Amino acid sequence: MRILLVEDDVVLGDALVQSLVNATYAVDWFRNGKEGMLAAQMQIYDLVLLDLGLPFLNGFEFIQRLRNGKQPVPVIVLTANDNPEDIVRAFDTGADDYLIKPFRLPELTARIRAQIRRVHTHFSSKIAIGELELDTKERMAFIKGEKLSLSPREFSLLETLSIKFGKVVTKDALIESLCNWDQDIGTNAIEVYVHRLRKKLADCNVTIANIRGLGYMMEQQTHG
Amino acid sequence: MRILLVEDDVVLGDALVQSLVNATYAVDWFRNGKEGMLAAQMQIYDLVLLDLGLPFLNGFEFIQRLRNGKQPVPVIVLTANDNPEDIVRAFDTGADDYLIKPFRLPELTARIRAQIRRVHTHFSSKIAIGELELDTKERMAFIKGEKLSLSPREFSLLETLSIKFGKVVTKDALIESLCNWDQDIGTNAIEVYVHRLRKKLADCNVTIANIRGLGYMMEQQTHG
DNA sequence: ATCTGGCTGTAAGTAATCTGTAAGTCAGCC
DNA sequence: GGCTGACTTACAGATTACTTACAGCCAGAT
Repeated sequence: MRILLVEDDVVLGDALVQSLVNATYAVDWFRNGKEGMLAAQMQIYDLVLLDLGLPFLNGFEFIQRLRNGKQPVPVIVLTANDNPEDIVRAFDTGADDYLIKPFRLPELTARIRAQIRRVHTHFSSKIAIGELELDTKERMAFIKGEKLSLSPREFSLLETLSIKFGKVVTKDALIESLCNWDQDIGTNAIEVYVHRLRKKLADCNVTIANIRGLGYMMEQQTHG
Repeated sequence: MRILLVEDDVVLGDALVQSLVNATYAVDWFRNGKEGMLAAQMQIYDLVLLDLGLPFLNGFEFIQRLRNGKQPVPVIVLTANDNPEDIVRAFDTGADDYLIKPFRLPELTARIRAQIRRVHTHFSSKIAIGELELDTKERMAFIKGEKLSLSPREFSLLETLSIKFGKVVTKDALIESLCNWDQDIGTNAIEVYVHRLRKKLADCNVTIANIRGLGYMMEQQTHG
């Protein structure tokens, strides 16, 4: 875990670095906003600890620039000023948390842990096969980044084939993955859907191959 | 945005519900941990406001169970107790923020905004999508800088869709983010509001796409 | 109290899309 | 050729979304 500390007070900064290193964080300490911003742009940090009253580039501007650069890194603001308006402003600018000096170290580390934990708890569910991309959570498909318009059934079928990429899936298996237990559709329905999918996958290096008598298999076309 | 409030103090609870509803949040209030946990397990809240000293199931246990259930919903802890150890313990159990009673309402709402924003976008209280701008704090919308006249419900819907820009939001999710527990509106109401919003967004490069069978998604029109 | 106007949700009709079947055609294989 | 399984097209019923009209409600004004 790497932390960017931007704090002009030498005494506090020194103490913080020592404590954080002690808590097994990697810390980069800068004494003004300009240098800190440069660092933030060069290096990916897991967290930013930011003093609001900085020389050259104040805390609010710092957060704003960071967010303008679409950096979602969590920011904890440190301030001697307990003016509620400052705090509200810091939050609205994009800060994630704040601490009023003087603060206790365990509280700081607890808040750092809370912030870092939060960032690391979200994950996506995307499948990429050649030029084809699936987002199974959003239930959307893309070819070379362009959105593909699919009906629910079409997506489900594509999803099943993608998950078993390179393996044969029988029609019966496809029927089961599409339908509820009580429903009963003919194998012809699958053939129809495969046909519809193939049309839509025409501009893409992914194809649905038929294995006669067995089922279907998704393949990636090696160019040539 | 839907908030779960777990607070046994009737006076404070009542005041909070009123203030939060006033700030256009949908609020469900429970007076003890058990009922609150039951509600939380339905998994539909954007935020939990939690009193630490609760009957039947105290605040720490509450958070722990919530996290054991893998619920990443942000939790703001309310406590009369400013014992730092309690605060640290709350953070370590999985709380995201805390407020010591008595607190100022603007600070609470600022922190709520910060938490909700963080989970959904990580960015500031102003959202810009193409020619559309939202100020979630002032609850105003602009197209190319010109103010858009929206009803509260319309704004809430637009906000939810904007925060989840590029992602599909189901009708049920939209209903839940708009309505209180006891209320119950049909999915058709959502369709009607989407229709109204689309009309008002006509002169703007932002559209609300329907994903049949799933829900709605906000998109930005790339001209051409 | 009464009126007014905006907001909210329902109802009902219309439009669009999806879905599975049927029926015909095609391709491979004996 | 004749058989089988796969491909293709067209279609009708079902599902889902869109649109419009309207009635109840509330807040503010008269």
